[in-house]
Amino acid sequence: MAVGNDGSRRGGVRQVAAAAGVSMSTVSNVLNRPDVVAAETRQRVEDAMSAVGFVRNGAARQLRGAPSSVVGCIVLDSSNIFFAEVVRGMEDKLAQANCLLVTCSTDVQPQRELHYLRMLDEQGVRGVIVSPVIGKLDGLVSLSRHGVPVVLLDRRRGKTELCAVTVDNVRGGRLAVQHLLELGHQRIAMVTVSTEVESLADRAKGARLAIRDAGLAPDDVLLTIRMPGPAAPDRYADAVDHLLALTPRPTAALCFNDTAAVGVLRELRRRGIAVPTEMSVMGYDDVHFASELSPALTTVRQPRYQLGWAAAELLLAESDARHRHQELLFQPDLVVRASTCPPRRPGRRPASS
Amino acid sequence: MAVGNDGSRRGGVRQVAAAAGVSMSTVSNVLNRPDVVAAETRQRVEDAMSAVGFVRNGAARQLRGAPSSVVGCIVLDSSNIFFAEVVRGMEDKLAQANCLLVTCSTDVQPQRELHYLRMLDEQGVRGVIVSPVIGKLDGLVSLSRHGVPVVLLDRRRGKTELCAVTVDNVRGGRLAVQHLLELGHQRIAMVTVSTEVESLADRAKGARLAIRDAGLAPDDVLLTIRMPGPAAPDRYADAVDHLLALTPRPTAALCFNDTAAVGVLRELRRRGIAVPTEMSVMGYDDVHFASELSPALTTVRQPRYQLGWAAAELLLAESDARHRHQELLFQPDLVVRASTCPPRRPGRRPASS
DNA sequence: CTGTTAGCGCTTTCAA
DNA sequence: TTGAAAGCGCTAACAG
Repeated sequence: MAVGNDGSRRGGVRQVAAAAGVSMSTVSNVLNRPDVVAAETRQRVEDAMSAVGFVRNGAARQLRGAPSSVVGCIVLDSSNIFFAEVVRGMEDKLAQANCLLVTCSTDVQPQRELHYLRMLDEQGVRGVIVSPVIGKLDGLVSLSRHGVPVVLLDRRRGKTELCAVTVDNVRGGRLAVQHLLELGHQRIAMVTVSTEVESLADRAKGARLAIRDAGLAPDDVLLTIRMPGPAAPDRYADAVDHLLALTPRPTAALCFNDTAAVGVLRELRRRGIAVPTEMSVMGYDDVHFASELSPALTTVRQPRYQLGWAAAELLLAESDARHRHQELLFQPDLVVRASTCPPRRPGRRPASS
Repeated sequence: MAVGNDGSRRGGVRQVAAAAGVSMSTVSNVLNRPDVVAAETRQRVEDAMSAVGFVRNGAARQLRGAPSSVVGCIVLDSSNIFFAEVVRGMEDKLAQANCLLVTCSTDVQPQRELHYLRMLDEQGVRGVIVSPVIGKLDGLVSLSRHGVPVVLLDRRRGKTELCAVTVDNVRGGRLAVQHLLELGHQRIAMVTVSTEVESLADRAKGARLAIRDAGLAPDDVLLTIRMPGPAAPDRYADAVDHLLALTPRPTAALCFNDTAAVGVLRELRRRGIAVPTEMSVMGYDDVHFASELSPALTTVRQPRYQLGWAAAELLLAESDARHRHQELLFQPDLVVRASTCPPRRPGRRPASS
């Protein structure tokens, strides 16, 4: 009894109409404009619906022009705890509007982004929330023009007319590197997955700004270690090998997210490198477990659930009559814990005089 | 150019047919049975498709009887790292079959399960993968009878004809408690979110079996602390308060997942309770960061990505001609690390003689 | 190999 | 208020 009747095939409006002794359109009215139907008739129809085991056919409704009730989201990796929580925020906001969320992960591959975008378009989704890998926004702008609302996630709208929900990544990168500079680090490795994805590029930009502000030369201080995407198995081992092979060896590693920081912590531990005394490590996101790591992770906090919620909110708003596209900007915060400390040997090089 | 043409409205098969100078059905054939169309014609049609900016209309296809290309999954909490990875496994497997995944979280509320099930049914999804909160499987069985394939996740099929992918939770609970008993613990608190959800109930069952095997009385050894669902804010604080108030105080806390274990570790630390010396803590899942926690977490490993992948695989298989429903069982493993040790005061009570 | 036609289940005019 | 009829975009069944 939990989900309609059992056993018998489920019927459509036609069967319901027959069972209730009314016409199809009355049934439709009960569904879409209940107030227009006599209470008694309505009751009879509703009874018939559960008797017949009626389930609305979304495809048919959509074909007739009803707005779809599924929304798509495309992120870099839904299994990353950061995105997982962002997505959860979306899901909950969408649930309020009786919408479902399709989750797609690109693993930072442009081709996968394209593929999912196409599939979502074919599904006729109500809209898409995208954290793009692809640099050019043309495809998304075009999609939007064709009537599929697009909300950018962690990507500024630039000159486009799209909605966007972002966190100030330039500021985040700056905060992180300021902290490391203040501790005395002069060789800092940024461990990232892409130098093209805007949010990540912005953090690098902020990092350089911080270095410049300190009167140093960004290229002398900042190194970039680029890892392969989430799918690669030994990505952290390779990244740490790379990190340790740099000369002079960096004294701090700034990871592009906390999950990566965990990977780096693990590989450093395996190699017997003490954190933070031999190597400071920073994360990014401040996920729940960051404070319980060994050592507790210094990181940059950014909102997650709230970010997804806001993105979904904007997306839903686009259905409304006249709606101005807008950009929302959240602010990150530096969270200092135990995984960073002054470098062992101060100065640019080991003092040799 | 990335996603079809720009600016102009997108056309359907009709427009494509016109543009290519062929009939609608030829276009349809190019789409569905390419081999039946002359190569030259096909090319012309394909050109027309991109010229017109053709995007297949999924709703119409579905209405005509094509199998849907979206699958639903309902889990307890998609933002929990365990489920996030399970879901990612599903997503990747489904992508191979050109399917999309809708993710739904119940937060352990039966009513939300019902709601999502209904919505997915209305969407006409290809099938659903469900980690149910609801005890009775009737609703799912009925859904399955009505032609919507159902795969149970982390739930045994019992006497039903459903497919299921599970991990041996009785074994998992047993392994965990055996370990604690061997260390000498005689008061063990299980921190859980539900005593009804089968996977969690099974672990409790395994725990009791382990105690019985050791010649002890389960009710003397095992306490249950039930937390509210994922949405509640101070759940861990409250749970730990509860834990510490028990008399005699348990010497070990067995948490129902690693995320919960992190919460418990944090709250214990806040209260100045040393882990493991004053309180042993175990998790469940062995997520990536478990080994980097402070202290490194003793836990029970279970597959995640693989679990989701397998579930999606079974679901897709149901589309095939004659397919036997089957149950897949994975095995968990005990992973001993640093968050457990012998209790400070051996014996049932503080020795007082 | 290509063109014509009917209809999936629903909503929505319109007339009663 | 309710009932009859048309058609959303696509596909499958035929006839050419």
